[in-house]
Amino acid sequence: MSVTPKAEGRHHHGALRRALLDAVAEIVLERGPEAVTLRECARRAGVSHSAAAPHFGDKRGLFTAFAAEGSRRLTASMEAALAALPPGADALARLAATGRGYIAFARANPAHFRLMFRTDLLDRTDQAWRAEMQGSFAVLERAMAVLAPRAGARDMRARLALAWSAVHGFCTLRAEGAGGDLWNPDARAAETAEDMVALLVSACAPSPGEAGSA
Amino acid sequence: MSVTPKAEGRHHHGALRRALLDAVAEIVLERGPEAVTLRECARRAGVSHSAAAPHFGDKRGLFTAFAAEGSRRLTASMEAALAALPPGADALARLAATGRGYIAFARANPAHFRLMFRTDLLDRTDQAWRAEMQGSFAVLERAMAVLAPRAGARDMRARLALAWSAVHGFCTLRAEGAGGDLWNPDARAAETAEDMVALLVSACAPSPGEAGSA
DNA sequence: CTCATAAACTGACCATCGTCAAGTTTGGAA
DNA sequence: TTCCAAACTTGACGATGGTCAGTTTATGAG
Repeated sequence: MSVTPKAEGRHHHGALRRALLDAVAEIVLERGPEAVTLRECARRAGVSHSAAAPHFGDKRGLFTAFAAEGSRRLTASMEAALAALPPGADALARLAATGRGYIAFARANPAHFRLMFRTDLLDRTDQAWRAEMQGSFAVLERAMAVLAPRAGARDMRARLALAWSAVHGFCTLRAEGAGGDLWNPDARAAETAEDMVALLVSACAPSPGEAGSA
Repeated sequence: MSVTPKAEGRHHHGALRRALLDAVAEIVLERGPEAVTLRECARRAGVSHSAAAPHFGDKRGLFTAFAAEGSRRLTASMEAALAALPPGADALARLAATGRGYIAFARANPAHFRLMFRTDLLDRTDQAWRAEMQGSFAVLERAMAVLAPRAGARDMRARLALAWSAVHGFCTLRAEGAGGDLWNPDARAAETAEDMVALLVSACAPSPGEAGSA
């Protein structure tokens, strides 16, 4: 619904790039990622089927740009959650906020989320995309680094894997509609996510052995 | 490489169903899920382009059958990990084994794993597929149920969500090649998975408050 | 205002895809 | 043997993605 078609009679669209990205999101929501078609995107934007080429190159380019936009929003969502924290929030609270930001992004942008990790649809060599992805990843790593500055590399990896995997898996299962009625009603999903992040944070906390540093 | 082409001259293939499913796996491994084509599968099986129809109906039918096979293998992998446990293994060990079985499946069958959760490619009304999925889910639920028989429904949901999400997310990120060098070398991936499951199990264990019941 | 150049977009082309509606072969039951 | 149902082939249809030459519009220099 959000895609802005070209004004009747005008030759230039004016914001075709944006309109095409919106069309991608729209189609993913309506009929799934598989149904996204260059021609259908063009149709919704009110332009001919090859109008996308100058902007994105080919279909892969369109998807990659869409995924890059997703990464940017993901980073912003996590950083917003961190910024909303009270000033003196500790490391555990920051980790939890990062996780909530991740989940909030996936919930608010299901189309982006479903597409951005389908690596077979993306041009992994695209520089803009790589930069955005690394930006998102850096936020995750920072959230973990601040938590356990003295942990060993291997333990650090395990905790990062657990945190990222749990949050990512939750969003994936939810976005793909797996999990059935486990988290279908929205209210229940939010509550489950909240509880899950709490459990998760306690699991990532420094184990009793290592002093509760920084 | 595993797909068996039709014998020269023969009209009947004899095992076309299996050959087509093998072709799907082969193509997913080589070029990703997006590259799977009915015609390409038929080509590899050495039959004509529409030979799949009697067996699977349409493309969606082929994918759904492939996903159902994946679910069956997933269930088997988890049950095998449980069966390999020493006789007196406790609830936590059973939970960890289920998780390891899940991860082992995804590692041994990356093509199945990547396809079976892409709900937009599947016929969700297919009865055989639904039955297999529920079978897999039942194993997960059983692993959690045995762990915290007295926990509240909400807490139970959170733990199931955490366990399933973490393991699933780990497999997804790994299968899609996200996570970069976090778990790329195989040895490191195995070790990370092992550590992660250990962390995860401790997070799902009954909290100190509730007695460590049977 | 006029005009030239760059960008945006159109329309037609080809190979490929999924599906359908015929035919043809095969294996097995009667 | 005869015959049928299932397995497979063939050929055709509309739709898709990628490409390219050509046309229209916007922009900026004079």
